[in-house]
Amino acid sequence: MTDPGASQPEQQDLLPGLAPRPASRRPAPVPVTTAAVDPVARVLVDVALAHLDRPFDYAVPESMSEVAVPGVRVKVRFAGQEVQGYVVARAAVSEHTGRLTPIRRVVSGEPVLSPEITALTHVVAQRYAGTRSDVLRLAVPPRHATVERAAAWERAEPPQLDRATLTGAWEHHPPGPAFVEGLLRGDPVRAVWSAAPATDWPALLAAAAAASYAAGRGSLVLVPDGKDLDRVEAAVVDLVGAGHHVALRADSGPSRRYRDFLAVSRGARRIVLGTRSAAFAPVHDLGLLALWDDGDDLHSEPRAPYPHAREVLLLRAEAQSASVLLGGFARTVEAEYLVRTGWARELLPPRDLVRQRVTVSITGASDRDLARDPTARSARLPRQASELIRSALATGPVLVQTPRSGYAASLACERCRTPARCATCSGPLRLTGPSTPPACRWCGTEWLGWVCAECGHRGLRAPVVGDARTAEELGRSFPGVRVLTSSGASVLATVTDRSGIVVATPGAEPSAPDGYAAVVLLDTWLALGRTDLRAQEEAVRRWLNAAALVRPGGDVVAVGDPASPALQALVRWDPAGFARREMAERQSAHLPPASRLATVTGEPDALEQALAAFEAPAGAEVLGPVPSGDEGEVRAVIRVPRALGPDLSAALGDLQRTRSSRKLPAVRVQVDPPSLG
DNA sequence: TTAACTGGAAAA
DNA sequence: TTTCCAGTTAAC
Repeated sequence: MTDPGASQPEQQDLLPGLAPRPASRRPAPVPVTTAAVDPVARVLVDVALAHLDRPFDYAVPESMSEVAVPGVRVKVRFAGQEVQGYVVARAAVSEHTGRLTPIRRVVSGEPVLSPEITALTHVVAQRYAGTRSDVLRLAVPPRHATVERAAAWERAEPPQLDRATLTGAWEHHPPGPAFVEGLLRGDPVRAVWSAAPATDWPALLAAAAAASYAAGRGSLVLVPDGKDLDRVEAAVVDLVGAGHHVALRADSGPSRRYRDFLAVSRGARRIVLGTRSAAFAPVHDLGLLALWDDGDDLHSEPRAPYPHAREVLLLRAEAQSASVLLGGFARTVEAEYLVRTGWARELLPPRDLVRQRVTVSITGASDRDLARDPTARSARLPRQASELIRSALATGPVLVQTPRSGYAASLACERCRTPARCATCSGPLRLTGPSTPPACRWCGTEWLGWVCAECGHRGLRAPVVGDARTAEELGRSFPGVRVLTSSGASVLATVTDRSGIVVATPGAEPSAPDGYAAVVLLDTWLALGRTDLRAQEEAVRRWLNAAALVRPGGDVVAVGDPASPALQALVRWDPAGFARREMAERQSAHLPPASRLATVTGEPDALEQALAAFEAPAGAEVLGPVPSGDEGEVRAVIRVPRALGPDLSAALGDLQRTRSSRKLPAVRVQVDPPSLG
């Protein structure tokens, strides 16, 4: 066939009514000599469509044969367009029956996608019913050519490290020293670690990473945010010196980000620290995967397919027989599950050490107090708490944790502070104007004659909380004392021993060099009043994290209801017991981790159609659909017993592939949604 | 983005 | 029945 455009350009241009086409023609296809050895490249193309989520074969021109190795970025023509892709393998023959299109261009010889990460992106995509191209976007940073050309490192080798120092760091968390010995031998060991209050946890993470490093293995340590990352980085430098690690920061610019990535992917740095996106870092000779505070929702990736860093690490550990360390002051039900099934062992401080480190008490009204004095609970800062603050200030800074402002725009009973709920749908009540009756946020029902279901009181109050308001109140109560705040956009990383009162919202607590003289937890009832599935677990996690910042021997006071199981877990400092209790409750309610949940969200018609076509695994329950948070969208929840989790993921993956290939309107699938708000 | 394919209509 | 063309589909 001749190309009509090429053979008769003048004629075409002379046709009336046709715009003259530019003189430059598409060059006639130049026949390429394909590579003598392994002329086929399997390429993962960067295409978002679920049914195209597999490698496609391309011909390797002889001229590219040397550089088109697994892991390199290439440009290929796919369905007529030029798309980005990664070579994942070379082969002698192709399964494909048609002609193979040659690779257009090898972008660079840098193999940025290692075989381990290729495999990982596959299992993560499967697990979350997403596409590899989405996961690859999370795993490999954009290229920066200048950096790639200039970057060069000597491969760092572990210095001599003192075994006693490494195991000694763990002596308070038995059998921590044995765990570290395992790392030093290079054995795959797995632990769930519940840190004692006032533990210098970055130092322990550093010791674990260093032990793995000393065994010639790489380690990956993930923390929730940049503030924690700074602390762990400092601890690593302290222990092994500079030049052995990289800290992969979410806020690094493109060049810094790519440079740090290359230091890891080239194997020059094998202690890798980072936040959630570093879960995919191609650490060489991977020995240890560690994660701090796995309950923090910052570990949950907000971009599709929404993987959780903990699950990515667990999948990685399975594939590569690496060691695992899940640590925190609190314990998630997921971590508890790993202990329960024997997959991981517990590293726990002995009870007497905990008692020595911290004394937690609760102040606030018991039911008996309330019977005597119904206003007792409305005192925001009870006498016991303010006395503690006063006496502690003499010896050091005092941390006051207060719920985020805006956290409780809804109303509560004026007397007992039980959150006010709609009697029709249990939604939270709010005020929309100064003269309107309280109305339900969810269903809009107005409640003119509201009566508290708990105590029968008729008055409502808007709970006044928030760090600014708290700081103001404390400033009045303690004239002459410095009051700092750390929250939202202005988070303090550290404070000094002379900082006075430090008011912070959960997650924004600054660390104090020698710990806080006292920690006060305000408005604990608010966190417990939330409707979320994980409200209790999350509340306990936040309190433990704040309380853990106390100096050894310090006092913690929580203002709240002493009968609350969550506060009792705090008083006993028993994250493991609380996790066991939560797990039992979840089990009976068929909630994770005993069950595996997924949500499917979309336009009502699309969702209905999707659910009708969905081939659910036997034993699956489909709940809903109900209106979702997004305007006009609805959401269904699908639930299966945990053992059927992989079947559920596979079925949802099939659903997405089918819908994509039939060009049906998209529905969003989320496996293990972090919350069901 | 585009080559291959499909089906329906015009031409023979 | 063949040819042509526009719209659709798959995608190496």
